[in-house]
Amino acid sequence: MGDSRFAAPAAAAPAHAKRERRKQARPGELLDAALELFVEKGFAATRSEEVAARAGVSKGTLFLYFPSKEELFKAVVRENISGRFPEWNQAFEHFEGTTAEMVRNCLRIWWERVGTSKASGIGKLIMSEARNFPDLAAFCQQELVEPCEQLICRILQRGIERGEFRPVDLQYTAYNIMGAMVFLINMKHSLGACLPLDQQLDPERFIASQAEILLHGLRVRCDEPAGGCPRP
Amino acid sequence: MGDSRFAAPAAAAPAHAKRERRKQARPGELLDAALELFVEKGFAATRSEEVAARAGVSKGTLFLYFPSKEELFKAVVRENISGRFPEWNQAFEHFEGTTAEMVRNCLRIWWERVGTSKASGIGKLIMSEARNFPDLAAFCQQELVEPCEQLICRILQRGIERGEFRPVDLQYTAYNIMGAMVFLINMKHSLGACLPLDQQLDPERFIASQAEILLHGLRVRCDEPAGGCPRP
Amino acid sequence: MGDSRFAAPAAAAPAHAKRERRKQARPGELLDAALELFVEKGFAATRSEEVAARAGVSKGTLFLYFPSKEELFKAVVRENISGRFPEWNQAFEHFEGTTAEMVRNCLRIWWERVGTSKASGIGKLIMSEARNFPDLAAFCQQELVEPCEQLICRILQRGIERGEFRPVDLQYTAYNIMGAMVFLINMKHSLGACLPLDQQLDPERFIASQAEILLHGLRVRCDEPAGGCPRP
Amino acid sequence: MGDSRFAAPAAAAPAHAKRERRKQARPGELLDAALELFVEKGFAATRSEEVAARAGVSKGTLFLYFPSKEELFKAVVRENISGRFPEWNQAFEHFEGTTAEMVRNCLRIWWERVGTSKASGIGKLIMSEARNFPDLAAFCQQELVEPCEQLICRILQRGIERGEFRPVDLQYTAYNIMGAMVFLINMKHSLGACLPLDQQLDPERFIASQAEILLHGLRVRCDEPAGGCPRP
DNA sequence: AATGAATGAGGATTCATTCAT
DNA sequence: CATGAATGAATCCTCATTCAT
Repeated sequence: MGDSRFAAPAAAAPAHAKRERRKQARPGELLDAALELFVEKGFAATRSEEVAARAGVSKGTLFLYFPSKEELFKAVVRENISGRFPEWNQAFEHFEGTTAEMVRNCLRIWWERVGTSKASGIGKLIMSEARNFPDLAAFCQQELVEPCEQLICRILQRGIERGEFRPVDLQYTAYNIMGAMVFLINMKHSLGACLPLDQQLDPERFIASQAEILLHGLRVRCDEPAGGCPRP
Repeated sequence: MGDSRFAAPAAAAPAHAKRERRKQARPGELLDAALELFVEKGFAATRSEEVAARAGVSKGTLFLYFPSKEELFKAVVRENISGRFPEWNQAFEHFEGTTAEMVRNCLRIWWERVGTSKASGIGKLIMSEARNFPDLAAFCQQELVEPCEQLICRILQRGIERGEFRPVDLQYTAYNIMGAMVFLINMKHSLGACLPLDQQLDPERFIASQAEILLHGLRVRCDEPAGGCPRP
Repeated sequence: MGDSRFAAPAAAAPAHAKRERRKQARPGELLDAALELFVEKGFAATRSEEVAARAGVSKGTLFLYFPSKEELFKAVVRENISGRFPEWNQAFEHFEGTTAEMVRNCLRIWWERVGTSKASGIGKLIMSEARNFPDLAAFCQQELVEPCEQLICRILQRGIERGEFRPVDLQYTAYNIMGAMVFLINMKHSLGACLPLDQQLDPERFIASQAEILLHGLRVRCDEPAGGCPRP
Repeated sequence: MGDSRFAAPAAAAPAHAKRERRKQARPGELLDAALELFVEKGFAATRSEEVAARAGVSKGTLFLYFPSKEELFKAVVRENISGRFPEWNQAFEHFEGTTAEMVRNCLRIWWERVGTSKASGIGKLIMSEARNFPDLAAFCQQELVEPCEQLICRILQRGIERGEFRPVDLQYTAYNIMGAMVFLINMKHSLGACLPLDQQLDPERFIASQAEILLHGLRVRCDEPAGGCPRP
């Protein structure tokens, strides 16, 4: 993610090389700094100067790249949401194993790729600021929530079709997983961030346990192990 | 909720009765107004004057009751968290039915009593502001998260002890329920509040489906009716 | 002029009397301070805080009365232009003497009433800022330039009709008088303000001499006393 | 005007010829751009970058030629005032015709040479900024106003001496013409610039009519045509 | 007790000026 | 020489808080 943003021309001019490289990197550095601070303190409570300072530049420079604090915020959100779902969908298109495995994988990969990265904060950020930026809320709903919901629904559907899962309300079952994700994100960036380390929850264990809870809730027969036995 | 706060003397002086009643009610009205606005826009983006206006008083009056915006915020949080759990715990102390029924009841009652009230916003509010008010975060952890977690754990424990539920990781299973609550609250006060009505999720259906998924996963045997069969 | 602006209700409430009186006076005081400073330094080079300071209030107070520096500017212009012409027109409606006397009176009264007041600066101000505030320019053209032009034309017309003046190009003759006014205003507020006192021009003498040049040029016969002889 | 400023060596080195020519021309191009913009928007409201852009160079280059915006401003004024009067004075030294003709010529030539050029804006500029640059004001008074006044006075003197004009207050009569010039300049660069074309005054006609008004005011006998009859 | 006019510290934003390339 | 990225002082404006009425 973010690797391709503001992509510099492959071959930079030999002169101005250093400055040019800085210039190419600036927006990304500012977005990263802004993301961190907005997640930490919220949009209104973050001073533009802090963002600049954390990105290692001065106040004025920030406004060279983003015309206003508000536009910076929008850029932060857009940048950190930008379509990761197409590749994800594909990843699961050709999956061969059991659907239970898909569910477990899905959560594990999400945690590795998103949850442990700075981008995980975007979730908390949006929840906090959605009502102050309604157009961004709509954007997130379309680009983040709905694709996520659909991906999960497709996985659940596959499990049901293959007889691994009992038939359930797809949408609201997807919300079960999404609720777990939201909970984890919030524990990481809100309350949890204020807790002493030994009281914080263990993300790996959390991910694993939530998957198992769901899979148990989906099993066809109770004496089977969670994840069901695919039809012969 | 809120019924007992700043409890007025049972019998008001007959003279000045109305004014007296207003005066007694002021702090509560301000807290309500503040809660609404803080949930809507966040702490920093809410102007004290707006709070006063929504409570129907003037700017100056707000500061008669709360020494600063920050203290107002803390009062809002404390007010809306303050020990509802003792009574809740009791409510479940003497419960007679199946544990599955307890779980369903617990969620349903929570939704009715808290979820549909203004106080539901406190959850979103804390998630947004926790890191700006670490002492409040600790307070919430103690007064809100832990009691909630414990209450759920006790219910789950009961189910396991009575053979209704298979043995599970109590804490992380509790988190599954809490995740659902958090998700619901957030859909109500953040993203969901920006969605057209027909796209918003149905809270009753959400509550019911989350309970069923969990309970199905907890059942000891699938041929038993949902919620397991209490031991003879 | 300006005496009636933001007119306070004749009888102020007995309570809050002092503050109320201040409040009523504030906008006028701010407008006066702003006019002075804008004339002195120009719009862009005047800091809002200076305006506030000269009006004896703090920065914040200024914005209590005018939503922005730009609105303050517009108010200053409108305030100092607002229809003084109707009464002027009337003043000359019923004039009995020679038209030469009218011309002299007109200039003399203008100088006394406007030229020596702060409002005289408005002319310089508009010339300086017209292109930055095109809508104000249009307003001034309508409310200031055109009425002035028309008033002078009517006077000249009277002189011609009564045989006191030779027939002339009304409009461009009016401009000659207006040019004198503009010159005088500019000498007072621009270059002249930077000159040592003994080099500054004498307004009375200026007014008188401009009138005499014009009137001499307008006379029908030179052996008549200046100002021509009304037809028998 | 501008022809002799920063005069380049008559023969440029053959190599780098073009670049050299550019380099020599730079300051002049910057001064022209600056003049235009300062006249249009005023000193404070003009951004240095705009000046550079209009001159077709970059921000940095501007400061290569002028150490500060303020110095640029002073250079603009000096450049556009620089002694044209000596030659003008001479031009009229050996004039043969009637003095009325001199007056008419003087205005016509001024309009052609100055009024229609960019340099005409300098008048408006100085009026607007005099008080912010008192030393420039003094400079203009000496180099612009006084020479102008003196030139006109000498012309009037000649007319009087030759019996073409009646005796008048030389200085204040000179102001009559100067007022007309100021008025015309202001109509061109301030209010007039905001007016629809069909409402703008006609400079040729204005010049002609102002001359006639003055000459009528100077005539010795009213039954003579303006301009009087030179003594035999 | 209640008001709302006044304050001024604080934060977003602009822009003259510098300097590495 | 020329550039334009970077800077930070300066300025507009907001809003929590005070206090005279």
